[in-house]
Amino acid sequence: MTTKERIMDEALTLFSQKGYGDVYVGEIADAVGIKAPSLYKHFKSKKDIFDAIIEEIGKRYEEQASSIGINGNNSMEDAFLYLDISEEVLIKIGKDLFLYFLHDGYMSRFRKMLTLEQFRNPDLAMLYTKQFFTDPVEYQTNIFSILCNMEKFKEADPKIMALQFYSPIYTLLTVCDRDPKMEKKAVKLIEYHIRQFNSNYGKAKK
Amino acid sequence: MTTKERIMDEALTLFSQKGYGDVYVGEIADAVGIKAPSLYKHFKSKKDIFDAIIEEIGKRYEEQASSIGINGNNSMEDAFLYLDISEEVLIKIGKDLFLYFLHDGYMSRFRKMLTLEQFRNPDLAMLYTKQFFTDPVEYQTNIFSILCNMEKFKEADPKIMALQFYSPIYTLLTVCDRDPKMEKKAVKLIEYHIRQFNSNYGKAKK
DNA sequence: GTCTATAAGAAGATAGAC
DNA sequence: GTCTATCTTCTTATAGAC
Repeated sequence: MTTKERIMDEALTLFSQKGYGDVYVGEIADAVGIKAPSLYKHFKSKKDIFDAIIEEIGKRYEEQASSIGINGNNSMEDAFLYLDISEEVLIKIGKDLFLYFLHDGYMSRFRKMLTLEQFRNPDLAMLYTKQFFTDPVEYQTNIFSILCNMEKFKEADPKIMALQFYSPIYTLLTVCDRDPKMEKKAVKLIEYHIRQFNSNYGKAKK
Repeated sequence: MTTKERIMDEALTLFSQKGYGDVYVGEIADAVGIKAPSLYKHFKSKKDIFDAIIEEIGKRYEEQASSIGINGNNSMEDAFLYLDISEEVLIKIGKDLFLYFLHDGYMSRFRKMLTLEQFRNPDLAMLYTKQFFTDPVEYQTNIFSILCNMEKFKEADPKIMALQFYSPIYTLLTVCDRDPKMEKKAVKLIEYHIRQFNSNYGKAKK
């Protein structure tokens, strides 16, 4: 990692813990192991560091999103993988999404940072909603839409199904962001939730 | 309202928008219509204002919680009100909870303030989870537990039912906190969600 | 590119008059 | 209880040596 990258990395960690306004450039420098004035050889201001992080993670998200099943880019293709969907596959999808959001270094810190900045910056608010609500729900809407058409699932509004599938996962994610010790309980609840979800909507037997 | 109360009120508004660290005592004073040093006749420090708000709202919550159906204090009694529960009653419960959380002046600002402070203060993190996850889910768990026993609802784990009932409401609440223009869409989604929820679990006809 | 020294300004809090 | 004036400390950022 270059010094510039290390600055962004440490700054992201600090911003995600305390929020932009409560992180001092000296703290970022300390974390990197240099003195504050040296930062200004890499970035022209504190705000510049913040903006660079937003841009960098935006890039990563667009690259990774489709592969993990978050946005709608290629859900039509993915759906074919789900044609022989079983309860266990559905549980895996839910758990994987939850654990990716919770543990991926960038996703986790980025989400927390956006959480702390969302009410001050409308652009960040929109970005948060896109990444952690609109995109996942849209993606899953497409999946359930296909599964309903294939008569693997009972007929129901796939958008509502996606909302019902995703919301407990998201809600438990915010709980675990506040209290990481809740992770095991959360994973269990997600499993039970999805078993019940499948029992409500799935036509296939267990 | 006394000056002390007005200070707390304006401070809560500012803290909920920008977070504690980015609100300056001068801003609070401006909002109240006095000069910064005058604040110190009412509170001994900026932190003291913050702590007073936490305590005050904690009091309000405990007073109001049971009446609006948030915590578990008297859900057993309330459940009898729901014995002749219909889809429309269920929708009303969901919408009312959503709109109370979203629009109640104290709830709304307090939730946003806790959102911005949750990662710095473990006590506030616990408080957030209690008020916006544990208490509502527990309350609804009791309700669904009774409705299942009364055979108004199909047999299923009432805790999972509560999670599934509440999570979309909570998720949409956080969306609307970021973008108040989403309220109408959110209310519609909640309505459809609950209709579907009732169709999944309810034994009674529409 | 990193450092030391330092400027320039902001912010929390106090002193003391009214 | 509110004000003006002020203190002290903190914070971002720059200057200039190495």
